[in-house]
Amino acid sequence: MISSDIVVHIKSMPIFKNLPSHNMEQLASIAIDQHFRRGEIVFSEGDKGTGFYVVVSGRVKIFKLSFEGKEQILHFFGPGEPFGEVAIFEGWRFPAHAQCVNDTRIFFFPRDAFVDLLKRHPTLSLNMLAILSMRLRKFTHLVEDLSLKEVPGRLAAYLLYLRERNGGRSFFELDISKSQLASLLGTIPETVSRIFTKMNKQGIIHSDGRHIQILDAERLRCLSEEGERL
Amino acid sequence: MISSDIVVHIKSMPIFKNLPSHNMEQLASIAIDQHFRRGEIVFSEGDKGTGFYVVVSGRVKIFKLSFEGKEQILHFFGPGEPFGEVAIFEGWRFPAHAQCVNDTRIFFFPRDAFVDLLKRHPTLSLNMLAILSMRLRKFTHLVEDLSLKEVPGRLAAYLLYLRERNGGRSFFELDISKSQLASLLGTIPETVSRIFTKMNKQGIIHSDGRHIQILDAERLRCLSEEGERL
DNA sequence: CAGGATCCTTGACATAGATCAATGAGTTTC
DNA sequence: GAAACTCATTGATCTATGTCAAGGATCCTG
Repeated sequence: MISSDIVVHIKSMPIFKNLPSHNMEQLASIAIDQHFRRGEIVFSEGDKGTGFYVVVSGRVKIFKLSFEGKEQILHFFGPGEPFGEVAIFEGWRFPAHAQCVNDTRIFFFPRDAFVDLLKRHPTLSLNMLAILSMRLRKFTHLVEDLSLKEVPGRLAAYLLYLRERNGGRSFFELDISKSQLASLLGTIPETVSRIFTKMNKQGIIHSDGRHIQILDAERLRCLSEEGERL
Repeated sequence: MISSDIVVHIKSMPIFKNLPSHNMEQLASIAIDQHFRRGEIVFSEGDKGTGFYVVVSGRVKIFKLSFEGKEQILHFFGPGEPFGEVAIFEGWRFPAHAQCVNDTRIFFFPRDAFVDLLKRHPTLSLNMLAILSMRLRKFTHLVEDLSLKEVPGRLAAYLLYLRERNGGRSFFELDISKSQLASLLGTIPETVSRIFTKMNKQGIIHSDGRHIQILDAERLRCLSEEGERL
């Protein structure tokens, strides 16, 4: 069967969890397998969305650009994560840009076939609702960070988040470049750099390139949650 | 019938559009009718959400607070608009505070009964998906504003939005106080005040209290979209 | 391994916008 | 109708962070 590889991937995607097996095969039959090189654009803000995407392997970033070209990253999506769904339920156009950070494999699901499936499978709808809700929650945090925290606080929050994602270990690697980190935190590389330097000097962390060690997690928490100064 | 008034309201809510009539009655039977005074809290960040809400009349604001008490407004919701749904699909806790701006009437829908209905009615799920998508799109704009625009640009965008909402008429009223406007734009009243003064002096708008007249819409567009300076 | 390219760091400087403070206008309350 | 608020405006500072510039480190690629 031509799509057996595709079915295997689809079965492992959280968004399709608890769907009957024959629907997975149905999905596989409508999925379009796409390959992108590092740096390639999947879609641009304002493009018409005729379906949505799920990352199979690699990494995609969703971002906005200002007039002067400053970038604000909204999400990074990795294997198993869907993106571009907003355009299929409302408004038709993508509200931001999507670009591959690495060489990336993506499945594209055309709108109509997918909506049909949604209509027949409440489970799928509930999965989708949960995903959108999670995303709204993430945005709430992003807005909070941008509006109510200073940059050191945002960075502190991100470091604590990375620690959590690494099973609570205080020694881990940055998963993105520092300039991408700046775009994610709503600032510029110079500022990130200066804050790293300060945190190192104050013994809050020990960092070397992308290797980070958290020495004083409590201090990071205060920076992030209590607006303490560096 | 005790709930006939409730049914009437429910039938007019966009979120329940296209639902069979008997389901509207079912909804009416689970809806809890709540009344709040101006300033009362509907829920606080971190509270467990056991259902979601729809505004019947009045106005509710959803907001975050910083450690020092600075407020960032995420949404205003008026008649017919649902809020607090995120907590029923994912995570269980409300990610922000909800407070009534006026005396407000709200219907509360308990989670379980509502999820049952979702499972049986794809239409309802699709309505909900559209609503969450719309909200994600709004957040994308908010993040863009906060991170990529300066305050005058954000205010310009808001004024143009108000004009649109008033059928394109260039003369309208601010729907919120200027200090609430500041919280919505991620700034403080002083800054909003200064920008209004400048816009008046430059003949871009003519404003008196809450009355606004747009004199140079093109200039506002440049401020908002092209990063032009005041 | 040479040559680019990109990324990172650090310094000197500029500035948008926050903070602090004072006053005035408008509105609710008793 | 006076008092007590809340809201709006304006001025004088202060500061976090952006901008510009330069040098160094690191990483690909041929």
